Formats: sequence, structure tokens, C-alpha cells
Amino acid sequence: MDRFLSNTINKVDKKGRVSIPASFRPILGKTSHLYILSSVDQPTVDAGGVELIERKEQQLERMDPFSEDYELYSFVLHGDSTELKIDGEGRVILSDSIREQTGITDRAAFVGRGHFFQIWEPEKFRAYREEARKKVAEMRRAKSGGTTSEVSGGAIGGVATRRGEQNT
Amino acid sequence: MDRFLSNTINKVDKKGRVSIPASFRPILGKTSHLYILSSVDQPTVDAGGVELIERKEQQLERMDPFSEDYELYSFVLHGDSTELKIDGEGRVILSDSIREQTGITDRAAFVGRGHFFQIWEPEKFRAYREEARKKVAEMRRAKSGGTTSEVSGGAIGGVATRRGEQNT
DNA sequence: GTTATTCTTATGGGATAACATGGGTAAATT
DNA sequence: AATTTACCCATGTTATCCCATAAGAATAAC
Repeated sequence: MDRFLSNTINKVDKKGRVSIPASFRPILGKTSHLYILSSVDQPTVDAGGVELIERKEQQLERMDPFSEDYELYSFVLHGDSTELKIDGEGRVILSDSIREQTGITDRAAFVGRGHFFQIWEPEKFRAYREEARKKVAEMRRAKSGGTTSEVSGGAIGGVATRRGEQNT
Repeated sequence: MDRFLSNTINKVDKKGRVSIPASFRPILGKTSHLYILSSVDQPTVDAGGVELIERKEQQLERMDPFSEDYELYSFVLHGDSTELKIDGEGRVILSDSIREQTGITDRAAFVGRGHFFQIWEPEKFRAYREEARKKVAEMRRAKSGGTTSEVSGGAIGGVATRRGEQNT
């Protein structure tokens, strides 16, 4: 497996630590660091290995280094990102900036997105997921006057609600 | 880790000293000096090891030596640079020129920019960051009507606001 | 097929090290 | 001499390391 899939909700302990889902760990590679970029339009952050940053740096390199766009993009990419150290048990401690961005307090939802994953406040994730499902259903309805039952049936998996529960 | 990432706000003590974030220190190499260049278009200064100056000189070489840009760039590059000594605890004392340029009084924001970092007056940083995030979001929206956070991603979490708070 | 055994994981807590910060004092500067 | 700067040491806080444990999951044994 080489992609981040499924979602899990883990607890944030009183020291601010959360376990990265065990299934995500090997995909991050041997690095003991987790890189974080916060989303501009949703209350979530993107997380992954260095490649997450490197991928964006490559996009930067294709831009004119003297342009305003380059300046802004580079500022946001490097100045607004975060590097979390992963401890021996596969945990990270969430920084204040991440908590601000996501609203996370005592539980965090880890959501696989392919070559990266996101970290959400569980309730916000649930709401966003619900909304996304609705929109997808509407789209389909609009396209093919058919019923929605098939669509709403199982387009997107359920949200894990307790320790260790996952959608695999 | 070999790039300057994330941002931190540190306190300037009554002697004028500030700690360089510990995560930035190793990237500077073994040099006990911090090189400073004041920014032309923002109230901030660029900081880094010797490579910072060297890199800028290389950029200069690529410019048309008869252009006005070259003249100005060369002027600020060589005229406005400073060298700060780093003490045993990883602190530097901010010069008057840096304080003038940035408006820093009692707190300083250290902002990673990849191969160098910037030092801002925290409030000014917060404002610029907000603006940058907004513009990047617009950039993204303009390029692709898409809504995935991977596309819109890139911006990041909140600004540290008190001593020691960081995005690590 | 069912039960026992071993492994994984998530989670907690204590001990320790790292870090930002403060202050004292001697060495330089002016 | 009066400041300012470099070097030391002190301290509270936070992060990091290490070990423990419960609950499941996977595997082996019966």
C-alpha cells in the first residue's frame, strides 16, 4: 500500500499528542517528521512527508521568481507550513496553529486523500462529508433524472466514531 | 531538514536579544553569524547564512548591469546588509537598522522562507500573512474551478501569539 | 470451528533533555 | 568612566524519550 486511504479518529491526550494511524505511518517513509500545510478554504490541514512540500516547491520553480505570485506562494508555502516530529510511538503533538486552523481540541480525524492526508476536527469533518455527499447526489440527480437511493447508498464511507474504528 | 519552515514568535529582552528558533539554527550551519538583508517591498528583513548573500549576488549577476533595477538592487544588497553575531544560546541582538526597517520592539516573528527566513514585527506579519493567504486562495480559484484542498492547499495554520508557541 | 497465544496499536505517565528567557559580570567600545 | 557587548550560569516550561498497559486483531493450537 502506498496511498493514504480511509479515515480514523484518534484521541488527543493531555500532553497534546495524537497517534498517526498505523496504516499511514509506513507511507510517510523513514522520515520522523510530518509536514503540514493548512487549507485555505476548509478548516483542515494537509499532512504528509517531505514530498508534500517538495511537490509544491517544484510548482514554485516553474514560476517567475520576481513575480508577486511567486512571492506570495512561497511565503505561504514556507512560512505557513509546519514540521512535526514523530515520536517513537508514531505520535505527533499538534501545534497551536493547527488547533486554530482546525478547531481540534481532544479528538482528531485522520482522512486519507491519496498522496497526502488531512487532519480534521471530527464534527467538522462529519459535516463537510455530509455536505459533500449531498452535492454529489444533486449532481447525479441533475445529470440523470434517476433516483438518489443508489447514490446516497454508499458513495462515501462512514465516519469512524470511536478509538480504532476505521473504514478500510 | 534543510530548509527554513514554519513561523515562531520570540521575545526581545531588555538587552535587545532574541532567540533564533532552535529549528532554524542547524540550517545556518556552523557559522556563528547571521546575515541580514532588508527587504525592498515589505517591512521585514531576510536572514540566513553566508549563502544568502551569495545567492543574491548570483541573482544580481543575471540582471542587466546597465538597468536601473540592477543599480538599485546592487545598492540595497551591498549597502543594507548586516552581520549579527550569534551568542552561545543561539540569540542575536537586533540592530537599530533592523528595528527601523521592521518596526520590531519587544517581540519578533521568525518566518521560514525556504533557503532563508524573515524577521517581522508580529502584527505586521499577521496582516501580511492574512493577505497572502487570501491572494493565494484567489490564485488557486482562478486557475481551476476545483475545490479539492490539494489544489487549494498551501496556506497554513495560525500565527503563534505568545512566547515559545511555534509551528514546529 | 473454537479457544489460546502472540502482535499491533492506541494511549498514559514519569523521567529527562531541550529551549526560550533572565540576569550577572567581565571584556570591549566610545 | 559610562555604555554596550560577549560569555556564563540559572530557571521555568515544554518537548522528547522510554516504559507500561489495555483492547483488538491476527495467528496458531486444539
